[in-house]
Amino acid sequence: MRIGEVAALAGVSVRALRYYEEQGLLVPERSASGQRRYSHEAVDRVRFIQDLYAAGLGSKAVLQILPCMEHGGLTAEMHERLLAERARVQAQLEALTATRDKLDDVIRMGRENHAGQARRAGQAARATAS
Amino acid sequence: MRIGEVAALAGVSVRALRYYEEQGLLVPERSASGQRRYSHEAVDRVRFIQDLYAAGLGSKAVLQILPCMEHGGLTAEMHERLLAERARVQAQLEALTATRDKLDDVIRMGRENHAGQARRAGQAARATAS
DNA sequence: CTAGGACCTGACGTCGACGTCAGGGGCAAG
DNA sequence: CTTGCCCCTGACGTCGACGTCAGGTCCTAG
Repeated sequence: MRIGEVAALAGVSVRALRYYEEQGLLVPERSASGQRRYSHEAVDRVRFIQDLYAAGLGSKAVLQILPCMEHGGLTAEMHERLLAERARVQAQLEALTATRDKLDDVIRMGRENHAGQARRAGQAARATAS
Repeated sequence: MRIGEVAALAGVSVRALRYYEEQGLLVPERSASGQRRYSHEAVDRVRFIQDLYAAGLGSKAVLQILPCMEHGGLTAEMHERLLAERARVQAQLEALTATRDKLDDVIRMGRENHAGQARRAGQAARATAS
C-alpha cells in the first residue's frame, strides 16, 4: 500500500506516518522511485502506536515496546520496559478514575445547589481533598 | 501563605503557581510590597488543578470548571462543560483500559514465547486489533 | 503528451505547561 | 548594615507530535 491509503485506513495523517518512520517506529519498503510501500499489517501497527501515544507513552518507550509485536521475542530489557509502562498506565488509570469521581461529585453538588440552594460553598473543595 | 510554601505543600513549582495565576486559575491576594498571599484552601485547589491537567484537560477547560469549587453555583454553560469533560475522561479511561489489556497480552505472549517458543509472530499484531 | 493528484525531502511553525535566566526588591537575623 | 533567602517581573527556551509550506518528482487517466 502507499502512504495515503495507510493514513486513511489508520485514521492518521500522512505526516504522522513519515514521523513514525523518522522515529524508527514503522519503516516501510521503498519502490524503485523512492515511494514508501507499506505492508498490510502496518495499519494495525499504526493503530497500536496511536493507542500507546494516547496512553502517554513517548516515542522512546514505544520504540522499545513495538519490536516484540512482529518479532515475538522479549529481551529482558523490553520485558522490564513493558512492566514499567504497564505500571504507569495502571497508575494513570487510577488517577483518572479518581478525577472522574471528583467531577461526578462536582456535578452532583451543582445539581443539589440548583435544587436546594446549599449554603456553604467550601464543600466542593473539601470533597476534592481525598 | 507565601508562594514557596504553597508550592512545597502542593508539590508543584513556584513557576507553576505563577502560571496558574496568569491563566486566571488561582489569583492570590497581594501584600503591600506586592508579594502573593495565598489562602489555605489554595493548596487543595492546586492539587485539583493538577488532577485536571493530568486528566488531559487544558487551562481553558479548567478555567471553566474551577469557579464552581468555591462559588458553588453552576451556570448552564459550566454544567455543559462539566458533562463534556466527564465524558472525555470516561472515554479516555476506556481507551486506557484497552491499552493496558493489550500490554498485558504482549507481556503474556512474551512469557509464552520465552517458555514454549511460539512459531508465528503475527499473533501479537492480531491480538491488538480489537 | 499533458494535466493533476499523490508522493518526495527539507525545514520552519505550533501549542501547552511550564523551566530557566537576568536583573532587581523585601525582610528577618546577626 | 549586610548577609542570605525568598520574592518580584519580564522574557526567552523546551519538548513532543505533529502541521504546514516550498519546491520538485511520479504516475495514471484522457
